[in-house]
Amino acid sequence: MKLTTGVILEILNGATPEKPVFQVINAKKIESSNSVDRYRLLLSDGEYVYSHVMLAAQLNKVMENNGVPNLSVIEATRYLCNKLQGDKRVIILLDLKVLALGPEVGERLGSPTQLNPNSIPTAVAKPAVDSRPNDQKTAVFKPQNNNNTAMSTGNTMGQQMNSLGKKTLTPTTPNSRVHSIASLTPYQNRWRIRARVTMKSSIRTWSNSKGEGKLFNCNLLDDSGEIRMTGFKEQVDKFYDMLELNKVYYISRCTLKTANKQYSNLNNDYEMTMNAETVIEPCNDDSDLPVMTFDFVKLSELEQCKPPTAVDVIGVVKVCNDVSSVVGRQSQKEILKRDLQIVDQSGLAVNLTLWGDEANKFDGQGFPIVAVKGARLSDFNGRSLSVSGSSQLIVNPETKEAYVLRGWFESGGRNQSFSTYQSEGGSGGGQSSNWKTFLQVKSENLGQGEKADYYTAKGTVVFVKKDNCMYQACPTADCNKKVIDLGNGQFRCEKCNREFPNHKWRMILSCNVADHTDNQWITCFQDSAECMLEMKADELGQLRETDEMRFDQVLQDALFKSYIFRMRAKVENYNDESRLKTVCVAANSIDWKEYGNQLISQIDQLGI
DNA sequence: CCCCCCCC
Repeated sequence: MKLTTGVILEILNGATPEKPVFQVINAKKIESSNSVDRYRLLLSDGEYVYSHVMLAAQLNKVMENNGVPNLSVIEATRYLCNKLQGDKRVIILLDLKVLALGPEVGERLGSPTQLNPNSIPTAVAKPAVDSRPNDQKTAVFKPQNNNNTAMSTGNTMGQQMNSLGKKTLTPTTPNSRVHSIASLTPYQNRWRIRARVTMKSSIRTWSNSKGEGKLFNCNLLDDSGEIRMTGFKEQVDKFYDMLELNKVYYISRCTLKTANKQYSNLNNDYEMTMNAETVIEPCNDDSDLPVMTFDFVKLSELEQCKPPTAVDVIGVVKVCNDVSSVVGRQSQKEILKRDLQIVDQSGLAVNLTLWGDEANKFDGQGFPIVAVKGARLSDFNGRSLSVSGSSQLIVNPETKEAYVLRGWFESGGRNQSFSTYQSEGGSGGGQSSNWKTFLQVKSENLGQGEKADYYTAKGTVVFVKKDNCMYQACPTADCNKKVIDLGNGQFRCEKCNREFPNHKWRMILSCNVADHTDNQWITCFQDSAECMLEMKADELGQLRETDEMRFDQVLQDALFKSYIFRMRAKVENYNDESRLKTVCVAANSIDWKEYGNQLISQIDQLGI
């Protein structure tokens, strides 16, 4: 971990080397009564320690989360140096990447001496570091191998650094005041906002009875709120390439309309559409605007999220499947899709589906990291994620989370085994597992609703009813109707209206199962009954007729065994009497590791 | 002006 020795002096003398590496010796919060708090850093380059260093307010969150503890080695991905009155110079860090956390570094690197801000040597220690032309310089801040754009910003870099200290104001109409997004309504027409693009969709085309065309949309954010903006046809050509994720623009003259909440998850009653009059200009001074923030949910915590919902996730793409195509159920259109399996430090692997163009273009080589803002969580296979229209996918983001994740993956994470949600609780069947104790089943009045309630419970068989636990059924494959023994070797099925020389055995096993809270009478049909009795119904039927002692023993042996039960509970009414009828849909032997994880997540859920 | 998150 090498510091860029001597770089502080270079910067203070007007040089603009890219991505200098510093060590943060100390950070101090400067409280402000009339503005936002700011952090002041003591920064070392190994040669000098400089104290006039400020952090852009947008990075406050990182500091508050202790993301840059003392002694951390950082790379300044964006910075500038301003001259103040009296020729004082202050370095402002706009964006940084933590290369090593303080505790890992553990010591001051090099033997830097304090630089007196009032007498900065003019001599630059080293020759100019970067002799490349400017047009190359600006390009460096694009993230590596990523055509989806990155969350590390940086457009303004070139311009800002080339105009150190002489900050340009608005590119045009400098005197027209900037409105806040929250103040926009359809009832005003002279406005201008300054906002950051926090989501940018790909270009989509449509074709319906009203016509066809192309469009895209993006989300805009300022410190008052957010709004969705859509561009059609000509505006796609005019503005799509210009608008970049995470960058800031002055925007005016769009058409405001009431947002259809059905299609938008943004907190704004309105949305806007670009029109022929729309003006959009880049804004180079963006350090004061909020940036896209993520509220990452660990993959193991998806268990506690109730689908369907939107979550922010980040993970390493462990498996990247080929693109395939499916036909949309209602649109009847062919849609491309690609399934990824992402993993994180929580030891879970979850499916993440990409759609359309994004699926097509995705390059899964080299275990990329993906961050998704607003991924759609469904309960398919326990838990599944999908990059929906309102999600933003970012490949190989330059954030601390990604850095830590990469470190974990490369240092062994890639070789560990991961749990998945799919096999959880056995059957699943598109349902989330909905773990309950038998006491909860009663206290939460499961099965009282219109539809049956499904739940999962661990229980122990404490009683099995022997009487009427099996019956002779129609031998036709799909008919399980009870047959009438005609006493002449023939069995009659009323449903099939036929007589058969044989029958099959079907089970309806009534059991009482208990957990540590309560017990529950349940009905087990063929599959679950065979599972619990560890014998096929036909064999058991034979036994019942030929060896009742052994038959009894089979039922006896079923007792005091524990299973993960999948239940369907529904209150049934007959003769003015209502009672909860519980059918065991599946009885699965317990995978103790998985059950242990389940208990851990339940404990986590208690929040203690 | 569109998208209703697609499929298993």
